[in-house]
Amino acid sequence: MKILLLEDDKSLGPWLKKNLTEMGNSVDLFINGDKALIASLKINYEIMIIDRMVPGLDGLTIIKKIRDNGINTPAIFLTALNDIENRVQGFDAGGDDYLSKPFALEELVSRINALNKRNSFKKNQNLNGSLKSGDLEIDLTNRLCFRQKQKIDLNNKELMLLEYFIRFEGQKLTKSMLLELVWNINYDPTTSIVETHISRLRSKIEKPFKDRLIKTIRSSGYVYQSK
Amino acid sequence: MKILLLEDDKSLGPWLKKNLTEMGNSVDLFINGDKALIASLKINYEIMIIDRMVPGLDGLTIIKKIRDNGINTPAIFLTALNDIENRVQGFDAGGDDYLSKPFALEELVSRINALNKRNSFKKNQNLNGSLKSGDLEIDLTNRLCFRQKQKIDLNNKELMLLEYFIRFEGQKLTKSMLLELVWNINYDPTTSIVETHISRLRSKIEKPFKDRLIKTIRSSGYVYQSK
DNA sequence: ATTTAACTTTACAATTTTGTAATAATTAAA
DNA sequence: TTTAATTATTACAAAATTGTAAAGTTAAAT
Repeated sequence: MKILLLEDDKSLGPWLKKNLTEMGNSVDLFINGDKALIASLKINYEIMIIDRMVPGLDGLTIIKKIRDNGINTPAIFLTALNDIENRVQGFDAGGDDYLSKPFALEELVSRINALNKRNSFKKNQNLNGSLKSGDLEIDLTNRLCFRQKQKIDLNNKELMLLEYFIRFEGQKLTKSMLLELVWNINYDPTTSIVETHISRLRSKIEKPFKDRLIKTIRSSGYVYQSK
Repeated sequence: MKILLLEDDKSLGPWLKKNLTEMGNSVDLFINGDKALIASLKINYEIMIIDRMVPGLDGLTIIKKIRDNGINTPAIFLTALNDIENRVQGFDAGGDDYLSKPFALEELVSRINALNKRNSFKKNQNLNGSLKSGDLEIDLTNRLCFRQKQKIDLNNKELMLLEYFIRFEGQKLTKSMLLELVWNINYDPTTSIVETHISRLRSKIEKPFKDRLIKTIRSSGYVYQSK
């Protein structure tokens, strides 16, 4: 990855360059704003790491000028300043992220990864996110459900029901448990709300596939068992 | 924890008893169905682990009789049978969970924990589930949001927006990123949908607290920064 | 200071979600 | 086999969600 690094600190600059290079990047280090500006217009960097305070043109001005030239390379500001006002200034000028010194190299790297490719943020989604069971898959982050790769539209209650069934696959879930889990209702023997929603869920995840995933345990509850 | 264990296998029974006892439980081992039945009616067990096939009364019959006596102690069936039909029979009889031999002790223990206290399932919820940032907390599993311990009702879009803001705290999220993340729309320069929903989100998480968490980056996007 | 562009908020209507209640179907028990 | 209990499905109305568009603000640029 081609990185522009603008950092005048005699110690930090070379250290960063060394580390980022070792990670397989190509790093051009500048200690002077004007030079960095010129380079940024000539070379197609993939990411720019810019100290907010440098001799010559300061980081803020540089990024502004770069943006004025139609260059949208993602930029991370390094700065000792941490207060909100300055951060907003930085963002306003066209920075995409902000890192206060001192910082861990790891953090910088993860920010670089996050910014790179403009779409890497898509990847972060599945950090938390998906449950699989048989041919069923639910993406909790985006609240999507698939069976045999086909997308199935579930509303919130249906998705929650299914989520619990999958989490407790093979275990019986009583109606009161479901009532508590999905509806946060402690106990209500009169309502038939669970049955209704089970029916709706079944009509979407079972009916089109002509089979049964949710078994009824009479006068007790339900068990989910994947195919 | 007081456990009734019905298992006639000369090797498995004592081994289970030994292990469960070592974990701090009090285990009564029975190798005969009738004895187990009588004991279950006299002693208040917290959990019953029952082999489906034992001499005398079989596990299925036993659990039925126990339930007929109004005892709801959670029961786990141990069995060599694994097919669905038999599982359903077991659940029907009043079993709460089902474990096929051979099984790992760990699995049994986790099932015990899951069944015990009838409410332990509540704990499993937060396996996947909560994001904190400053005085804000969201529980992804139950889709709840709190600020300063106060519950805030957010609808789905608002919650997703906030979720991404928290995940990318301190980083700028452009409108197109949000459009893609929350709405799965690739690009649409005409819509003002992001602004509208940001406004609604702000009215709920900022207005009542008279401060600002989401900063606007003019002609670009927004940055979330927790207090 | 004025103008313009960008953002915020509000109003509104279409759509979707959701719970209740009624009816149909199924299962178990007598 | 008949009856009673339980579950499944459907219909319906209230409520909530959601996107658009218009009006109101704010901020930047000329």
